[in-house]
Amino acid sequence: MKMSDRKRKILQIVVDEYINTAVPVSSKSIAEKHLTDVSSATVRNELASLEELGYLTQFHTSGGRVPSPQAYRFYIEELMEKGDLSEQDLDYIERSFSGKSNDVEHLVRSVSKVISELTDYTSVGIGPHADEERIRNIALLACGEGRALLVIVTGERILRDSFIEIPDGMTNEELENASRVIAKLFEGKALSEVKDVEEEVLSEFGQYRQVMHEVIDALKSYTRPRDEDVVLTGAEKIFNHPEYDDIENVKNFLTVISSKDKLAEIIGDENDEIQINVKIGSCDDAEVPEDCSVVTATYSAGGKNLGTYGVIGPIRMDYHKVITVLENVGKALEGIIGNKQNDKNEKKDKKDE
Amino acid sequence: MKMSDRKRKILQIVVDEYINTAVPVSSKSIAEKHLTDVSSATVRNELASLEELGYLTQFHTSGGRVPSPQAYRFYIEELMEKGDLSEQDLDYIERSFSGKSNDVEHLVRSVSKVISELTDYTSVGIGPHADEERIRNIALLACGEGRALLVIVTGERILRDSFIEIPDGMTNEELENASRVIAKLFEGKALSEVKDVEEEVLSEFGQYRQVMHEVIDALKSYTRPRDEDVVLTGAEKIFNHPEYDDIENVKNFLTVISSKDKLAEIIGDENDEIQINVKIGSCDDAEVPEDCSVVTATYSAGGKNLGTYGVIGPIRMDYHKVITVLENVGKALEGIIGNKQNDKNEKKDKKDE
DNA sequence: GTTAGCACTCTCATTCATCAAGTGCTAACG
DNA sequence: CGTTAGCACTTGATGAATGAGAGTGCTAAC
Repeated sequence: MKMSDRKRKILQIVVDEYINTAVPVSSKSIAEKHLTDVSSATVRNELASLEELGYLTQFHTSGGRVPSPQAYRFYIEELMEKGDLSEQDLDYIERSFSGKSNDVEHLVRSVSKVISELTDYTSVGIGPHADEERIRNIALLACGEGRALLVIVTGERILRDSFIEIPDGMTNEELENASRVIAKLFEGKALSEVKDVEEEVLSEFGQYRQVMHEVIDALKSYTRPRDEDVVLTGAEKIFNHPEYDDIENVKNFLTVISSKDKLAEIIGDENDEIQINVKIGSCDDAEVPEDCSVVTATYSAGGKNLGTYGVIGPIRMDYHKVITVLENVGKALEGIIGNKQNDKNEKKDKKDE
Repeated sequence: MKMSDRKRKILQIVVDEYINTAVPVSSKSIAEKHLTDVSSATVRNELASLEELGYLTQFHTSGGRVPSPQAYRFYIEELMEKGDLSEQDLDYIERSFSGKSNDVEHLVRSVSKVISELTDYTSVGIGPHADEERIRNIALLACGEGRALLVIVTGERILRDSFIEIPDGMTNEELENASRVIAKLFEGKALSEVKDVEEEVLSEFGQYRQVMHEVIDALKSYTRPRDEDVVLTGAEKIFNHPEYDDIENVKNFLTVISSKDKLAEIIGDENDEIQINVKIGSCDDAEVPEDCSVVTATYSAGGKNLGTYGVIGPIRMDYHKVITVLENVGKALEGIIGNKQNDKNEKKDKKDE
């Protein structure tokens, strides 16, 4: 059965209406409010047909219709009316990123916060994978008996750090030397390349082989995302949506978002080629819990990855708003990070003259 | 009216029973299960009297009695039966801390996790205040155009970090020099002392006054606790307790724990002299939400503060279990940290010989 | 001081009737 | 053949009535 224009129109009305009101929509309301040229009986026929096509379901015979996941997908791809954010929202984005925030952790937090505030959904963010970042500087700093702090700075203004046990009797000078040697060895390398040079590097080190071993282990550990990299904002926002008047749903939701691991899986597992990605529970992705939708975007600016962000919420989600917010945040980030880089390049150019 | 022994006994039974079952307890059940030598009518008289004294309340006339906040407090201070954790739980604590974990952030996380797992309540932890920690090492590391990473290592194996803008044209060598000078200036100082020497230090710096200014600002900022310092574990645990079958309570709870600021206030605001602190909502502390109890402990080992940890949950909380867990975690930490320090001192002593 | 007995109160689950909403179907219409 | 009016049917939601069960408070007797 083909999808007539009228069917499309009606489907769009149903989805729009349901997203706005959370109430199953009836043939009568459609005929009265949106399709005044036909009767409710006609609409009823169309609805029955859309139901047969798998786009609509009803909880019970006298309860109006509700979009199926398939309908949401179709809606997002073909039906949704485009339209930008309000001036107010755009302003808010602008103001939020114009400020200081000079390292990735803060950036991740503020991006996540902005998304949550504007969409009114719970937002998740995960910073950029460190895998492909190149090491800019690396140092071992003395910090009391038997221990040194390993600091790694990468091109992406990311830094990670951890403690390394050092042998007794290693002096501060020796440590500084080791630090310098290590810096030389790894500068310019991507974290993902560390394992390739592992053998080679270790063989060069006699005396402090053990220290080197720890350094390499630490470096390798940074290629895996850690709990701390996943930020969650606005968990309480779910109570603004009536599906979470039901305790079971809240329980489900809270259990999922309590595990940073699970969140990372849900968020992180997206296709790089698609800028904005929508996963609808029980339909697109096993990780996403039933009754939940997850919309994510992976940002980059100046060719650099800035992490993946998104919202998690009920399937009846305001996809238009969410997607528009994600798009605009992306643009804003690109603008800001882009400009900063340009500034820098200009300065550099000036210097080079 | 004085509190007879029998009243105490009955009150203890009511609180114990209610904590275990979450069901208001009746005179009949007390007489049958615990006080077989008297009749329910006698118990009833005692209950009425305890109610008059403010220890018990009832939701409705035929609903049995429930302890008041005042009763819980009395229970904790005088009635609660002492008794240690099971072998199994002690083992779990042992195993959890015997491992690697070599910096504060990991420690905070694992302590919080252990507490949440063993008590079955949501746990909050906040790392030690940096105020009084002495700076061990401080360094500025180059990391791309116009920016340097400020790394601070304190005696408490804590480290904090942030980025500093540096002037154009400052070379790596200059940076290393500045780094060394700064390290000399601040080594051994407590973070809380930084503001005292601010003027003096700034006046010594001509050329790189601006850099120094940023360094000092950063140092000062570490005396305030940051969102990242507050960790939350086991939020989903509340669903194991029937008071959170009610959506309103969940909403309340989730809203509170979503704000790290609020959490920090609730947790952090305790009296240093008391090792274990119990706050019962709407009775002890304005910060603690109505219907919630918060039990916290501030740990230290070898004279050093290790942070404040606790659980947040319903007023009908298993105080005995919670307090015992907190005590044992404290002991375990003291044991481990203490030993490590001893090891080190021994090594040092040997070297000195 | 303790107890048995009983009336009283309140909750909870069940039943029943009613109402409103919305559909599906059928028959009629243009 | 698409559209429509009309109507029977289904279902959930609401509220009143009811009875059972639990627990208390009070009184009078021990």
